[in-house]
Amino acid sequence: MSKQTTVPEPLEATERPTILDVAAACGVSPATVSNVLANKPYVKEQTRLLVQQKVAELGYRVSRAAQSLRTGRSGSVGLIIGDISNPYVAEIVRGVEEVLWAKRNNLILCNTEFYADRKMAYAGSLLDQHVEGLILVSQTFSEDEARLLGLADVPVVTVNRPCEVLRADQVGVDGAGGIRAAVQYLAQLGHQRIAFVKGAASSPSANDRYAAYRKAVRAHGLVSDAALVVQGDYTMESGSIAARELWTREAAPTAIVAANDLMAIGALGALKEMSIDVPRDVSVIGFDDIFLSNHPLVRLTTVHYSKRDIGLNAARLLMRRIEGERSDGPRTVTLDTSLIVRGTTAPPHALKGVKPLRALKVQKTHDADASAKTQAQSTRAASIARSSRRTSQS
Amino acid sequence: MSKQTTVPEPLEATERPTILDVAAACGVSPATVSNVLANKPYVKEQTRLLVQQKVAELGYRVSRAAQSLRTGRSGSVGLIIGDISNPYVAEIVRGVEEVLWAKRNNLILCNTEFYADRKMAYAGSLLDQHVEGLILVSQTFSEDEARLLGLADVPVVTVNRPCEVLRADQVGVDGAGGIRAAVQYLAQLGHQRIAFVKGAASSPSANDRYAAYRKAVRAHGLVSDAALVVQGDYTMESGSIAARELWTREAAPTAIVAANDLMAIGALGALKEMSIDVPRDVSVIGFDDIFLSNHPLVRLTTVHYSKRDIGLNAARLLMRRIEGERSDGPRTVTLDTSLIVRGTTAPPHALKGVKPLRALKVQKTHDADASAKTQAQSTRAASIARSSRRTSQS
DNA sequence: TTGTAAGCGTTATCAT
DNA sequence: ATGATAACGCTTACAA
Repeated sequence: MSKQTTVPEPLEATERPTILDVAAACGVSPATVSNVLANKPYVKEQTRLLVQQKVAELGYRVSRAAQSLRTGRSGSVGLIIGDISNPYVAEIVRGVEEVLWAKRNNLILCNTEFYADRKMAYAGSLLDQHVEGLILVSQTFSEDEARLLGLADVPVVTVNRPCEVLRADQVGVDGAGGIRAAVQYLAQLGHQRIAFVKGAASSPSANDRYAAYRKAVRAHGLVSDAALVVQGDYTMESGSIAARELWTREAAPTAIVAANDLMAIGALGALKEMSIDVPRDVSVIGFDDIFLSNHPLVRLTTVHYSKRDIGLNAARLLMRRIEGERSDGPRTVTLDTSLIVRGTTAPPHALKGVKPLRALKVQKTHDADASAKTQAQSTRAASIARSSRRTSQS
Repeated sequence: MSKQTTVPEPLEATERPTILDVAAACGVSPATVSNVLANKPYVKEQTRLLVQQKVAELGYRVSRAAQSLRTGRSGSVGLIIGDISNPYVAEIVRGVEEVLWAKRNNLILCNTEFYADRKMAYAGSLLDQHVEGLILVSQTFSEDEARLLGLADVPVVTVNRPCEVLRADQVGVDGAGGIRAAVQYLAQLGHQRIAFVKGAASSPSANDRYAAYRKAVRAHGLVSDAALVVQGDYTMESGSIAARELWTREAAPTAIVAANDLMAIGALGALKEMSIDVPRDVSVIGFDDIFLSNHPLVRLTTVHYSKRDIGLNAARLLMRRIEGERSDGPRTVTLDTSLIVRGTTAPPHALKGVKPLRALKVQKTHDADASAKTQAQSTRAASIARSSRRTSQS
């Protein structure tokens, strides 16, 4: 607990040496220094050593600006996202960062708050910087936007949303499959009245999931009733409102499927406040398996997939394009999902006797197929990932 | 649901025009184009218009690399963090991004996973890029590291951790005050045996908070017992283990203060699994007020402060340095905390009759003092923030 | 108000 | 195996 009393001397701020300074110090040409730095094989060992020593001695650092200007490559990738503080997104960012780091590329983070003008401004700035590629999370470019930016020659990968204009590669999650599994599981438990809380109206993924719900309800011969469907917007708040709304209507559901965990958890909160017991009175299933859902206090049954893998795949797809891969069309990676059964699901009240089927895993995870494996480039990141996915090519 | 059948034409990929192309197209010199782009006041209106039109027409974009090389300024800031997927950190990042966006600076995100070598590699790369400044979250540079990098002339701001070597500005939260308030509140409720779950051993903030706990226990004449203290590491898991550990010991506590919410919530989970009722059998208080803590299923009493404000302040401090502000010493911004009483605290079992004091807010938020207000630069960001803080100057 | 020209620090080409 | 030189695209004195 003793306090440091001597103020440490601030480090000296000195002029930054250039490659010419290093060359001069070594008595060689700048080209040679450059060759050493670039690990060119034909440099004499002795020269290499000398240069390396002087580099360290002088504290020389390349100027990326000059390097970039000369080579036309920036070594940076832009990541445009709507809301970085969404924990779901943070995981994706982490995955992206992981593979960029492996390739020593920089990640320029652009948080748009979902404003189109901010998205455009950022995209423009990224283009100014000659970013090697762009990853868009839950966002796209319209044709006009793409034209305005003139971003025809920069590879783009989108997450959770297509971008036909740019023929961008795309990674997403099999939302329909996940919802299907959720409904199927509830049907097997004996539920007939299964409600659905829709995601944000503007989101394609929300539509996919809703369509899958409808289809599954029909397939299993369950109650199909407009009063069982309520519009949410992917926020916890909206899930809470949705649950209250449902108990306002004629006949309450015996189960709720929400288009994401946040809404499911919001619903859980509202149900608790209404003293409706989960899973005794009603079962709840979410989608995403966010961190929170696994907590002992929550234990939400949900559709799981790896957020990190989404980031990993998006970045890998992008790196492949950056590294010059050509293909006839955009690639699409769709991550599989699996249903994780936790504590918020049980047979409906009336059927108390039926056994709960706890062990069931509807859509099981399987390994990447051979083609995906062959195509994967980033070995470091690949060895860390345990991504399960299907790769298709249009 | 009809599928789009016509594949849209991919946009044409064209050579990127330079400022010379624009100049030629306009019949003016490149200098003039540059002047227009830089909004120099003395350009003839007609010329300005012409140039702007041609710029749009050709889809010209400046080359940041060239610009950077020429001016020596990159317009980017590096953010070095340990774990982006930590929701607590994501909020900070959002705050930082907010003010950088306002100043049209880029944010280069570096996720170190808390590896020193990764931190160093990233810092080096950032320096290569001539970043205008660095923000370190929960990390520092040792003297050796700073020397090795030669980062004497780049402004650095640290979050949650000092960096004496570089005389870096610093922003943090008043951990001691928060813990003091928590213990005081519990004492007022009548608790005598208050346990403490420590944060990561290597973290200075963990030490601060523990010291504050000890001091407060003494000040209020509460039970001071080594058996009431258990080491955690800021993870939820460790909080869960800590709770179990506590109920392994001779006499259980009637309250637990954890050095962060994650551990408090982990403890909540373990307590639930042990069928120990909160707050009837034991009260729990956390620190951070993360998103999760406010959920109806959790309702954790906790020490609150604005994560976003931390980011906002860090970025503002940095921008001030970048804009050339000199001062005798490093600045420190310490955010105040407030105790948020929710559902996990109550008088100890024995004292059931005592009224719960729900309304008490121990450390109330007060407005920024005059000096802080005057010093604040970023008006846009400032208007958004409702940060309460103290600014000191050493 | 506009044009000329130098130079920022690299790397790539071509000689040697 | 190394060196000389040009060029990358821009900004900024300074000249006109």
